[in-house]
Amino acid sequence: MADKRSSNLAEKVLARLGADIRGGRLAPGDRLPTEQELTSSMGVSRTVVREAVAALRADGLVVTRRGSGAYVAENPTGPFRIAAPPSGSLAAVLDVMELRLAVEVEAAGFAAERASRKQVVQVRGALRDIDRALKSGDGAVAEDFAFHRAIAEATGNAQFPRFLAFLGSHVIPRQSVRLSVDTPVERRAYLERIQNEHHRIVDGIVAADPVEARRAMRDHLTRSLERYRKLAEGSKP
Amino acid sequence: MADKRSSNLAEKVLARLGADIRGGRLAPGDRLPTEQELTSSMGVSRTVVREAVAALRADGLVVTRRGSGAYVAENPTGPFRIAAPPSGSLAAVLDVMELRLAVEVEAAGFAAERASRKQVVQVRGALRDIDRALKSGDGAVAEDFAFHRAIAEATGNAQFPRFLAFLGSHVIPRQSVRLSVDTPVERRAYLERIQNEHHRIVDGIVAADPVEARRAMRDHLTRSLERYRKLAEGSKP
DNA sequence: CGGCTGAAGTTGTCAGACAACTTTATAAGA
DNA sequence: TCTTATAAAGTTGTCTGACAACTTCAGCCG
Repeated sequence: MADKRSSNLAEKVLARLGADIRGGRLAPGDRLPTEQELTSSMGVSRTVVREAVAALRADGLVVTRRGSGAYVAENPTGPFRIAAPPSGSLAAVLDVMELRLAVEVEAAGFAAERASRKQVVQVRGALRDIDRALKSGDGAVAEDFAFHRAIAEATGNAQFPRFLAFLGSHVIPRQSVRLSVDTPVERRAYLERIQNEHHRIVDGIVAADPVEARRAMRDHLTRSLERYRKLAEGSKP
Repeated sequence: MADKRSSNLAEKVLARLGADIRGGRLAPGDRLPTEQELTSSMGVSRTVVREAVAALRADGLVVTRRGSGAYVAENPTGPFRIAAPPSGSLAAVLDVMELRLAVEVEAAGFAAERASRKQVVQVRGALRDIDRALKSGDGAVAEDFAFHRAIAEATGNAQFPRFLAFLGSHVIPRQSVRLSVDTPVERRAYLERIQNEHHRIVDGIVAADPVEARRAMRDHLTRSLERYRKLAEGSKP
């Protein structure tokens, strides 16, 4: 329960206060103990206490008012984090990929429903960029990512590209692994099939057909997911 | 660009370093300037610098190694945040609700695909809890939330309930507003229709029919979204 | 060439002090 | 008595100096 592992006293104080807040012992609006009280009750210096409070403030869990005190935020819900890779690696990545699938499928649907002309142009341009990169030889992971982002932006809802960028940074590093295991000829066929799926997604968006756009995106990402799942099973049965 | 508004010197340093990292001027793995360098270059005390670095560490942007220095994290993507309500209130909430819709629709699908027997029992139990709460008179917002969470947990993917809980804390406060504007009789009809939608979702999950589960969930949330959208337009045209 | 030692550099922690601001208590005035 | 001004105490923000713990690297010794 008490997670006070070794180095960094500030983390101990941080863990303690964070637990008090999340556990409800400190309700929203409540005032935290003063820095002096914390220094004496936890046996640390004021520097340590202040660093812990600074971290809490960075997470939006508390707000401080000079001359008055530090108070628990009205909505003490920390930001959304995803555990670092070394946790449950393979299975964890699959979980994140499923979350990404959910958001991208609906993004394709919203894009088909209400993308502006300019946004559609952007999506088509991104698709052409992939085509070009493929013809010029090497993989197009950057272009692929830009394509998906263009669709997210075509929803007109800024949260979609924002969240996708966030998820991408937690998934991308390993999807490059997958490509390198295939033989050159298999890889070529794989990339072409992927691109066909991309075209189908764009067709759905251009036709303003949300059902088709969603289905195409779901097929696209499900296939990617299945491939990764197979790879995960193969390395740990 | 330079966002160094008044109080809190630590925030100035924080903004500066954060911008340097996100802007690429400090690449992953790079070592940050030493605390001494920062104190002299920014004209602040070491206390301030340390608080700023503590905040960066809390966000996972840097890691510090005692005796060596502070380094930019390999994946310097901060956590996912959602701006506080007072920003673009109405439209912003709609954006978040759409994100929630995306995740919940797919969650219903995954739940239908692979929910364990125990998880299905939980979902049905949550549905019954809403029924009971409705019969006993007053609204069932807590039970409604528990129902949606049960579905998210039935996916077997912990990220779904986690992310939903995160989003919920940013949307919930205002959906209670909507209920209070209706007249008692309208409210009754509204709640019953909602509950019918809930039943349809559960039917899809129990029948292990992902397509139907998704469609039911999408209809359910789209209706809620449309209602809110109308309310938003009515108060600002 | 390899390993050891020591010095320099850096972060972690402590202590004390003052400034800036808020809150509360006190006193003065109407 | 109530209101207002003033003073006092309390709290966070910032600065300064110091030492401990650890890392890194150069130089020395074998």
